[in-house]
Amino acid sequence: MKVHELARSEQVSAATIRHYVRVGLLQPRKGSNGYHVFAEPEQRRLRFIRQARGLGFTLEDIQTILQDAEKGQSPCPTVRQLIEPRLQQAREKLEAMQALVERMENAVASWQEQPDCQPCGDHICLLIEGSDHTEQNRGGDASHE
Amino acid sequence: MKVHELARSEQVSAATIRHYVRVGLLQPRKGSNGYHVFAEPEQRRLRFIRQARGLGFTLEDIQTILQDAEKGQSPCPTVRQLIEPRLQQAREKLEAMQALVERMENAVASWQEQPDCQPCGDHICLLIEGSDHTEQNRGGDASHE
DNA sequence: TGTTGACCTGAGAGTAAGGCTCAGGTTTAT
DNA sequence: ATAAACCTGAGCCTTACTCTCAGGTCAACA
Repeated sequence: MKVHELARSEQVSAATIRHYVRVGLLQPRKGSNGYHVFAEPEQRRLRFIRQARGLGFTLEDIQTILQDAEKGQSPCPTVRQLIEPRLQQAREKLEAMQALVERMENAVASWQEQPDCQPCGDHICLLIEGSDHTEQNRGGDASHE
Repeated sequence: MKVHELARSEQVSAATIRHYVRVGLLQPRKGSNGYHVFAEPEQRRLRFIRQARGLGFTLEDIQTILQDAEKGQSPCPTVRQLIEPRLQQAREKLEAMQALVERMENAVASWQEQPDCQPCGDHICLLIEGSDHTEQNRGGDASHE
């Protein structure tokens, strides 16, 4: 199998495969013409990498896991260890994204009733500077919002 | 005001301010000693940048917005235009993060009952390869999962 | 006056996970 | 024979910073 064939069979871009080769995650043999040759072990490896990425592991994590397995050790303890901080980070990022989307939606909503501001030297853009668009600032006594 | 003073007064790192100077978002005067001098307009500008960042605008967006304002135009139309794709992207990222956290939590939960796998050549790590950890795969008729 | 420590500068590289582009080589089909 | 389609390694691009570097400045203290 060549790069594009593997790419198609595993639904990833050829660029991604080249990237994995570059960083050492995949180590295909090389044919006499210099082309990479991907056989079944490499294909399984790629599938594994994609599954691990889908669970939030970084390429470096995956490198570590694969190295465990290559040394004949069970990679499971490493896997159980590594996922904890990743999950923690993912939760934090999720919360940050929730807060961001909320701020943005609040902003867009409140902007519907605000006219465009004119330059005056006191502000740059009142839409942005106008309020902080947090939750608390929008549950108030507004009666016609 | 020098970099660290501005940094403290606006709760950002000095490195961030230097970065904004580097990319042209802030253009402080320079004293005879070569040091940057931040006066009130620059301070307001920084505050604006931070507020805009908090609403999900990229530094490039902010550059555009500030340039509008400098040309004496109202930046509001640009602001209304730019936030749409940003909001769209933020929602997509949010959904991706929700799905990711869910997959990760499902995985961690199911791993509690799974023993560490031993290397056998058929798999790299059964924890990761074992199932796809999606929602559908976990509401089924499994009685001892 | 010398020196220390805290600050300043621009420039360059690093981060994550690829994407894109380049010049040059290979293979396949017409 | 030649053109299309593929291959290679290498290097730069993305985001919004962060870190490090070498060298310059400044205030205080001995």
